[in-house]
Amino acid sequence: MSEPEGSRKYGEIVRLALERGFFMPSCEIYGDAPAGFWDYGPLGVDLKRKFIEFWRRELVKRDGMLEIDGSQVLSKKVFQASGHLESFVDPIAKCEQCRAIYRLDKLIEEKTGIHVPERMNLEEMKRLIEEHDIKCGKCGGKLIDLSHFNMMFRLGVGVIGADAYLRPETCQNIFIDFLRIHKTMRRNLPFAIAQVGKSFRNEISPRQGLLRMREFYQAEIEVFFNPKKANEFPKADPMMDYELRLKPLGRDETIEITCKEALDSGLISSRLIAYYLSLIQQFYEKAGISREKIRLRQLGDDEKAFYAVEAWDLEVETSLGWIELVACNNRGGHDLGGHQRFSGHEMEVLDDGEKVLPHVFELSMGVDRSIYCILENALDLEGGKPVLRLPPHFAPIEVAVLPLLSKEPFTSKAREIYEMLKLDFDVEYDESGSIGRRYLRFDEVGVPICITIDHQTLEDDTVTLRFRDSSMQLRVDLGELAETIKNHLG
RNA sequence: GCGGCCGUAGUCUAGUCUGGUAGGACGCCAGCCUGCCACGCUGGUGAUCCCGGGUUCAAAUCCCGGCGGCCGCACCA
Repeated sequence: MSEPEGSRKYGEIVRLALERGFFMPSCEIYGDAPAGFWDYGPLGVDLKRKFIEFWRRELVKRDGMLEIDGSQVLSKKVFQASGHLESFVDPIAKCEQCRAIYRLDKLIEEKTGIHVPERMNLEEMKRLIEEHDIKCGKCGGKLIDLSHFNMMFRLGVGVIGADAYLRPETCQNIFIDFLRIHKTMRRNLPFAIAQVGKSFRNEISPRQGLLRMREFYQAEIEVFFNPKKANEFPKADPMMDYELRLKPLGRDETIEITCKEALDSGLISSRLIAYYLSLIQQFYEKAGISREKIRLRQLGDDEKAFYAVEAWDLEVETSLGWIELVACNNRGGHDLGGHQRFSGHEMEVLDDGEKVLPHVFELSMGVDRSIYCILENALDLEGGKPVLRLPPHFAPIEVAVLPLLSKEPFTSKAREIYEMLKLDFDVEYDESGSIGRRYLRFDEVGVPICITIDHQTLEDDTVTLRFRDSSMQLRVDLGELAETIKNHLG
């Protein structure tokens, strides 16, 4: 970390998370807790739930998608068909002497200049190593234990321990359920299926809290379309003047370019893809991330997932650099084609009287990463005390009800008001310490509004609303309280 | 997995070199005082000193192994 300011923000988020109940390491009290597993605490659960609700509203509902909730354990054949058994692997080898682990494909490529596809078989790689006399780069030791490290968690199901795997991405459920959903939900191409849930990857080296975990939430959207008609997409019309922030392959800067220009110049291959890229960029703008911190970066062949034919990553700039939040992949016919071959079920569907194998464009969102970015984006360390300037629709606690004095009759009156509000808002009651201390404590976890019950309340049934972002106060009649809060929360 | 640094209450940390089983600050809890933006008073709670093994009469401290964290390499949502 070159800038101290950077690590400070990350550290502050982690401190806040641990101290105030956003998230914490799983199995924390045991020494053998493996890395990469995190528990959400009470405030974190609320934030995550609100983020997912936002995703549902702004993407699933806005676009009229169908949502499913699939099993996390999937059979071996699913991953034979998807290619994950064979391709979701890193070819690795170990140095006999210093035990350094190498990515074989990268190592051979570096030493010989020969392009080595990740999927080249091990025999072939072994031959290349012998032919070119490749040794450990650090100590010159012999390379041993050539193997494929598969990043999926394998399970044994039932007494016979049948092979199955925890899904490494949520979308496979969508592909294997596609046929039934298409038959029963009466949708014509193009249409989208969405799913939010857990995925699992046995990362070699999980790190940086919520940013790279072994068990994590994805919110995925798979758009099924007729590849010949990716440009016949009227929904995209209103988006044509919307400015995307793109970082095309081979360019160092991010450009602002309208969908129309991006299509005309061939930067984006179809109106359908332009539409969904716009939708996802708008999503993060609405989530409170400023435009300059958002970009869609085009991936080259060396970076793309094995199933992708065209790929853009939506990234958000944080103190830790640009973080990939959404993989926007054109998966082509890879998935339905694979499942058609392996399952024997025909995946082609009728579109205007013609049978087509739908292609897939996906928006594969990392939920936990998004939550980190939203937290960091909201964190303001300018003043003496940290303030979490969360958009109100993400605030885990919307309203705090505080008696000015922690004694009667202020406390009774405050509890009464708390009871009045608690079913309609996320409310917390607190009477401990001085009023100023409580304001700051609630600022720290992003509560947009505090309600204070003071001397005047007892006389005329009015309360003070105190706002997190301005520290301004507003006196409101109890009869109008709920309405006023609602307006301010937006 | 590798390399560098690191691991002591909820948080930050003193003590580690020079072994004698932990001290502070903030927080939290209770009471008092004040009464609209933390840092008034009193009392209190709170630490498997990351885990395991070894050396020793004695280990937070020394040695070995492991786990975890940060940064870098690599990988990814």
